[in-house]
Amino acid sequence: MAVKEIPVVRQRGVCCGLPDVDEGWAARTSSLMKALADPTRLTMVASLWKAKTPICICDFTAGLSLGQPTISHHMSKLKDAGLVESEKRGIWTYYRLSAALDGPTRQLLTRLIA
Amino acid sequence: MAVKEIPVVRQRGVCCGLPDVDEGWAARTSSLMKALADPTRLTMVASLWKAKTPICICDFTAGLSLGQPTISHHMSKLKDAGLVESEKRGIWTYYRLSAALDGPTRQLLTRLIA
DNA sequence: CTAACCCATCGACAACTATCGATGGATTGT
DNA sequence: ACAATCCATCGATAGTTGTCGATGGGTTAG
Repeated sequence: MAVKEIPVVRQRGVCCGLPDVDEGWAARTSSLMKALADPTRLTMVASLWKAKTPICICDFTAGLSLGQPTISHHMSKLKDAGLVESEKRGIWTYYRLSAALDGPTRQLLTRLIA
Repeated sequence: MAVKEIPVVRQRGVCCGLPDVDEGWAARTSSLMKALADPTRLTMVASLWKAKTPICICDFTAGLSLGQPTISHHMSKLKDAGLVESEKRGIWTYYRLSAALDGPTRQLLTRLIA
């Protein structure tokens, strides 16, 4: 992690190149970050991560101090991001971390939550 | 990572508890995610990460197709999040990844970028 | 000194987001 | 059949955010 020195002199009006950063990677990754960029959603993901068992959305509605539509809305975003999946059981809807989470994402969550 | 089964039956109107998730952690972590939840900022961080050397902001202005105020604005956000720090050299301002990045954040970036 | 360049900040605007209340479909206990 | 419960969706609203153009301060080459 040794940081190199700043280039000595430079010419005014002339700019250097940047390291290549894949545009697709930036788009995909920022989408994932967006999904996690909210305390409520982070709490949901962490709960599911820790519980290791599906959780009824009514438990989130009861546990987090937010209205039911808001909870549902946040869960939808996590679902759209592919982070969670749902299953209906009678009148209850259970959510769990998506089984198809790819390795990098899983490792990311490990670093994030553990 | 074995996922347990869904609890058998539950009583209507009764909700269970959630795993404990620290509120401070959620707030801090979601702030970090917010800082990274934009393709431009992610590209900036990845560039600095890969370059291992400070980069003049004029190079970002030239390399990313956005106006100079916008580039400056994004860099400010990264600075506010504690991810980068700056140094002035003549008329140029150089940015680098913050030297004081804590371990978890550094590992997170490793997972994210590498 | 003057002109050219770099860059942070300000004000404005459009786009997005988090939240809520209301509604209605689905399921189930009585 | 009826009432109660769960939950997704809709519409509305306030707040946040990404982007731009304009401005002005700082620095340096000529």
